[in-house]
Amino acid sequence: MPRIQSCILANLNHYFRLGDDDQRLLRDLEKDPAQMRSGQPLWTADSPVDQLYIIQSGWAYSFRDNPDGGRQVVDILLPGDVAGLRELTFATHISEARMITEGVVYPFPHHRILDIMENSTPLSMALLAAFARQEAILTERLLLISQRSARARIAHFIIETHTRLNRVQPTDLSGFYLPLSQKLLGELLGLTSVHVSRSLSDMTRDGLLTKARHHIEVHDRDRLFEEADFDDRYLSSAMSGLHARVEDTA
Amino acid sequence: MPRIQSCILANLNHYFRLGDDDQRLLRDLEKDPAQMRSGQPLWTADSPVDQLYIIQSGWAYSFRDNPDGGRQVVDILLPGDVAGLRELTFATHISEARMITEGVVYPFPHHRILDIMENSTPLSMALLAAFARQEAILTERLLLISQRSARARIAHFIIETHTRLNRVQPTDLSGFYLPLSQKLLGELLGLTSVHVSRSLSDMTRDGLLTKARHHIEVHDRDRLFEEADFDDRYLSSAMSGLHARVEDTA
DNA sequence: CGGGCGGTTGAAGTGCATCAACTGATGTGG
DNA sequence: CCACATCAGTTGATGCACTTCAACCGCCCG
Repeated sequence: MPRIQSCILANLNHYFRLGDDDQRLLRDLEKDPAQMRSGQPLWTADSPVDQLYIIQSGWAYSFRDNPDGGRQVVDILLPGDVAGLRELTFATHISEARMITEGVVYPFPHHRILDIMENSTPLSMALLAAFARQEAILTERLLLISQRSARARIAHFIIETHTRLNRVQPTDLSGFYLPLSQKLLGELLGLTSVHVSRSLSDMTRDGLLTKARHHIEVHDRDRLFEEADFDDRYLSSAMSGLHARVEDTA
Repeated sequence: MPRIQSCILANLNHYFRLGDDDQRLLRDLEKDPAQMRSGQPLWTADSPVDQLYIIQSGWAYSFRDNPDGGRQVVDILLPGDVAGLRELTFATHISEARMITEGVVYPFPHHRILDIMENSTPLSMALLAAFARQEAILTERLLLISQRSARARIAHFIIETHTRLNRVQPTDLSGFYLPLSQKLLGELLGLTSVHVSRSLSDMTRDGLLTKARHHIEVHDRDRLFEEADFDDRYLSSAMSGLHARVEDTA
């Protein structure tokens, strides 16, 4: 059993057996903590891509600007997430990332990834898994935005976010911290803030939930799941046979 | 310079210096060709995840079913693409994948990925790059579906697909093979086939293009790019400093 | 030659956007 | 600690891009 619970692995419900070298590699990633203020950028568009960021605490988001003034929020980053993976292979960023709340992040340069891939198969697999997880979340949202109603998108997002939070720290669905403005929610879910407001009002009137500034309360868990048509398989990372193999060879 | 041009690397505009071991690993992936018929599934929903597939020739797509009867096409897979990456870490597939045309694919079991990650850093980086590329395409489509008009989505898709094809085999934008039904296009772009038909008619009337059953002709390249607001950076994979490092250590 | 799929076209409906005015919170400097 | 500016959210009126339903055509293929 691993003694260290790395941030990279914290949000994968799955642990690899780590040798001393693996653990040293992990510690190297986390030796440069940066205290971030709310709203502070992690990176900006067109800046060179040279670092990744482990979110230690706080919420962040990444987004893309649209020539006609709109923005598309691409991911909501929670503690334990790795930020910057998507653009790992780009020369310059095409998105921007900012903190939503204050928090602590561990930036580390790309070449550490090479260290990992050269020296630790288990950590490399964890990296792949983090990648896959992030893409799964994105795919789910694509389906959501493309095909489901505003209410369903909102319901789904609430459950997804609660599930992700709950994996890192126990979180009660019936009432938890959700520091997103309706504008941000809209930019994430492909809606205007006006329509987010209307939808939330409707859902409140129907007794599903109440949303205050930075707090949400879910009153009817079952109906929320039903409206969201939520299936949590996309958040799992079973690694099928790969995990067994990694442990065998460790 | 590498002597072998692997399918994995074919669609990355970027080559790593490969040792003999790397090349052997690559050949191992391609030793099991499967001739596929049009419409034949690569995998189906709920089946166990145990293989990846290199598309050697032909077109394929993956999609997810929606409880209310709709489908969301998640990716269009072209020669040189690796299919199955997204669900690498799942126990069972939540999507389905099928051939669009007939073609040849190289299926290979997951444990070969471990072989790669244990034995070849350059190939591991290529795998990461393939992952990143796929996610970039997905992100771009999310932005598209979420914020742009039907015409813009169609225009963008045509240019994107041409760009991807052109990277594998020279393809003339002014007329090329595009074996997608309007229904499939709609399921990919979040539109009904009816609206795809209307939009294509409009664009034809405006002298932008003509689309026949399995063939497309672009008549006004500049205006198509303009309508699509196309920026090809998301299809690049520069690998910034990583590439240099990989070559240094190879 | 018949059946089915891919595509076209029309009429009517709708979920969300847009524009706009307003309220209440938040935060800031005097 | 209040005055004021700003931002987050609410609500209403109106518009429109896309959907839905439906009929129809033409092509391909058995």
